[in-house]
Amino acid sequence: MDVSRDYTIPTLDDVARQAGVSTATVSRCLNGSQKVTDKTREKVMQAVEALGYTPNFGARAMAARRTYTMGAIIPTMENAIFARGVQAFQEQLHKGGYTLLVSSSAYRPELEAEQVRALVARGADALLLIGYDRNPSVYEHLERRGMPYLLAWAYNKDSPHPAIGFDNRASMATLTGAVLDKGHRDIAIISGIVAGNDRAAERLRGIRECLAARGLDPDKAPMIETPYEIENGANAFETLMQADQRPTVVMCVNDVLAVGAMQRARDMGLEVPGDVSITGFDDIELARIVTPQLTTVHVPHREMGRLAAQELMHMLDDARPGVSTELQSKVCLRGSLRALD
Amino acid sequence: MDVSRDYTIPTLDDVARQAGVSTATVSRCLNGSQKVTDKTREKVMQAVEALGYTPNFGARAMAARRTYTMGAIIPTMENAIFARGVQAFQEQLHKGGYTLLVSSSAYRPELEAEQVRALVARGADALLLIGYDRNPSVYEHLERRGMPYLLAWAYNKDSPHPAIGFDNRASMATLTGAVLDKGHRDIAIISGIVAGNDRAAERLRGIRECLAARGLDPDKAPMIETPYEIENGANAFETLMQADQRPTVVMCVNDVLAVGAMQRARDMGLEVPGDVSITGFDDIELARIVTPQLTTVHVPHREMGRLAAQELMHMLDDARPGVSTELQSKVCLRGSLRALD
DNA sequence: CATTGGACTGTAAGCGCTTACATTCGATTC
DNA sequence: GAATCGAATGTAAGCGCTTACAGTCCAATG
Repeated sequence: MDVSRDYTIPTLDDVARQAGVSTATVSRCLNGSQKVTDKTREKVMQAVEALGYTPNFGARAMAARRTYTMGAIIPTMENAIFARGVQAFQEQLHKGGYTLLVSSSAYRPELEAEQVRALVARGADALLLIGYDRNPSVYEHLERRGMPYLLAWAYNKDSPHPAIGFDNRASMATLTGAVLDKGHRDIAIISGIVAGNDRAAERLRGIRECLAARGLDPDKAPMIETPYEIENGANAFETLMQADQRPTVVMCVNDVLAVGAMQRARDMGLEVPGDVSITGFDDIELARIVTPQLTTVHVPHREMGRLAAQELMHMLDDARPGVSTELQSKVCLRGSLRALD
Repeated sequence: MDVSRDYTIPTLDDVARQAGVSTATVSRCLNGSQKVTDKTREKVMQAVEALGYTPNFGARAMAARRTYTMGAIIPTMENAIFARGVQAFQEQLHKGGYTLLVSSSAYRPELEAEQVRALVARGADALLLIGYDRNPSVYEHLERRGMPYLLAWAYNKDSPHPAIGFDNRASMATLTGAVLDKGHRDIAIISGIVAGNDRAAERLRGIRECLAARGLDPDKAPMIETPYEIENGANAFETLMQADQRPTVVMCVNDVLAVGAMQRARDMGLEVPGDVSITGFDDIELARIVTPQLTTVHVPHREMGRLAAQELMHMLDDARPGVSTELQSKVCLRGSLRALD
C-alpha cells in the first residue's frame, strides 16, 4: 500500500471501473454522444460525481486534437486599452463553448513570438493578435502549422492577413481636423513607441497628413515618443510645455498618455482646457472619469471583440480562411478640448 | 501522399530522426539534462531549429506530471483592483520558470468552482485564490487532489488555510478612525456585495466596529450594497445624497466605487471635498488620477503578489504546506477628505 | 424458431512526451 | 591488452484520453 499520498486523482479508468462500463462509454457520456442509454449514462454520472472526477485536459487535447481553446496575445494588460475588447471577445467565445487564454507581450516583439509558441504548444485552436507589425517569422510559424489567426485593432485593406479593426490613420486625421477647426495651430504630439506598433504609427501619420493637407508643416509640431504609461504621458507633457512657444493643444496617441498629461497639467497648476487642450484616442473608461472629460476617438471595442470571436469560430467550424472587416470609429468632443477665440 | 494539408506539426520523433538520435536524447537536450555531449546537443538543436519544433505542452505535462504552471482565479479583471498584485505575482513566477494562467470568476462562486476545476484539469501545479469565503466543496476538491493553494488579499489568523494578506477589518477601522478625527459624524457607506466576499464584509465590519467603539450607532449610518462597478458607485452615491440629512462623508469599501461616487458628485454639481468627502480602499492607480485625489487605504499589492509567488514555489519545491503571512496596510489621507470646522 | 439489422458497448491503438532501466562506448587502470 | 567503470545513449513503458472498428444483444421479421 502506498502511504506517501492518501489521495488519488481519479482517471477515466477509475470512473469506468466504478460504473462497471468501459472507458469508451464513459468518454462518450462525457462528450455528449447520443449513443448511450439513459441508464448507462446515469450510472456513469454517479461514478463521476462520487469520485470527483475531472477530465485531464492535456490527455483529452492530445487524443482529440482539438481543445476548444483560443489564445489572445495583447501588448499590455496593465492599462485598460484592450480590456473591454478582450472581455467581449471572451464572452462571445464562451457562448460558443470556447475558453480563452490571454497573455501579454509587454510591447516586446520577441516576447510576442515566445507567447505565440506557448499558446500553440498549449493547443490553442486559433489565435487573436493585435495589429499587423510583427516579425515575419511569427507569421511563418503560424502558417507552417496551419494555425488559424485573426488580427484586431487595426484594418488595412492592402494586407493579406485577415483582420478586424478600424483605420487608425483616418480616425486620427478626423480628430486632428476637429482640433484645427477649433482654431488650434500650435499642436504638440505625444506618441507611443512607433517601432513594431502599426496602430501608433498610423495614428501619428494621421495627424501629420491632416496637418499637411491643411497647409501646416507637420515637422514643426513638437513630438515626443514614449511608452504607453500614465507616468510617461505626464513627463512628456511637462517637457512639451517647457518649450518657448507653448502649444495650445497636446494631442496624445492614446488615452493613457492623455490622462497622464492631464494629471501633470493639474500638478503644474495648468487649467485644462483653459491653459491647454488635451486629446486622446481609444475612449477607455478613464476618458470619462477625468476632469474635464477627455476629447478622444471612440473605438468600438466591444463590437470588435465580439466579431473577432465570431469570425474565429467560423473559421474553425468551416475550416475556411479568415475574412477582414472594417469597423467605424467616432470622434468624441468633450471638455478637454476648447475652441480658441 | 496526403494532399489535404501541406503542413505537418513536427514532433519529437521527427526531430530525433532528423538528428539521427533517439527521442530520449532529444528530450534530454530540451530539458537541460547534463547527460548529453555538446556535439549531440548541437545536432539536436539544429534539427529543432530546422523543423521549427515546439514541444506539445499537453503531452509533456502528461508524461512529466508537472507543468510549471500556476493558476490564479481573481474575482474580476475589469477593474484594476487586482491588476498590480497579479502583475507582480506573475513577474516573480516568471523568475522561477513558472507560467501563470489567470481566470476571472466575476464574483460568482459557482463560476469560481468551475474555474478551479478548469485550472486543475489544465495541470496547474498550484493555485492562487482571493480571500477565504467560498463553497467548502472547492476546498474539498483541492484537498482531495492534493493541490497546493494559497489565498491572498486577506489574512485571518484563525483560519486553517494558508494565506498572504492584510487585515481588512482593522485597516478599514483605522481609516474610519481618521475620518472621525476630522470631525465627521454623518457617515454614509457604499459597500460591495458582502455575500461570498470576506474582504468586503470585513471592511464593512471594520467601519461599524469603529463607529461603535467611538460611541456612534452603526445602524444609523445609511448604507448601500452594490457590485463593484464605477457606475454602481455613482448611482449609490446619488441615492445616498438624496437623503433628508446629507452625509458629510461617503465611505466606500473600495476605490472603484469611490471613483464612481466622485464622478457622480461632479455631475451633480457637488464639490469634493467642499460639499462632501469621499474615501476609498485599495489605492489603485485611479485614486491618484481623480481630482481631488482620493483618500484611501494603501494595500501593498506588489509585495503581496511577489510573496505569494515565492511561497507557492517553495511549497512546490519542498512539498510542504503553505505558511501564512500578514502584511501591513496604510491609510493615505488625500484631497477627497476634508476636516470639518 | 432462425435470421437480420440496428443500437449500444467494448477493445485497443494511438496522441507526443518523459524517464527508469538496459545497453553501449571509450577511456582509464592494472 | 583485458578488465572496469562511468558517462552517454537507446529502449520501451506508460501518462489519461478519444475513436475507429469489432462485438454483443435484442427486438423485429420471415
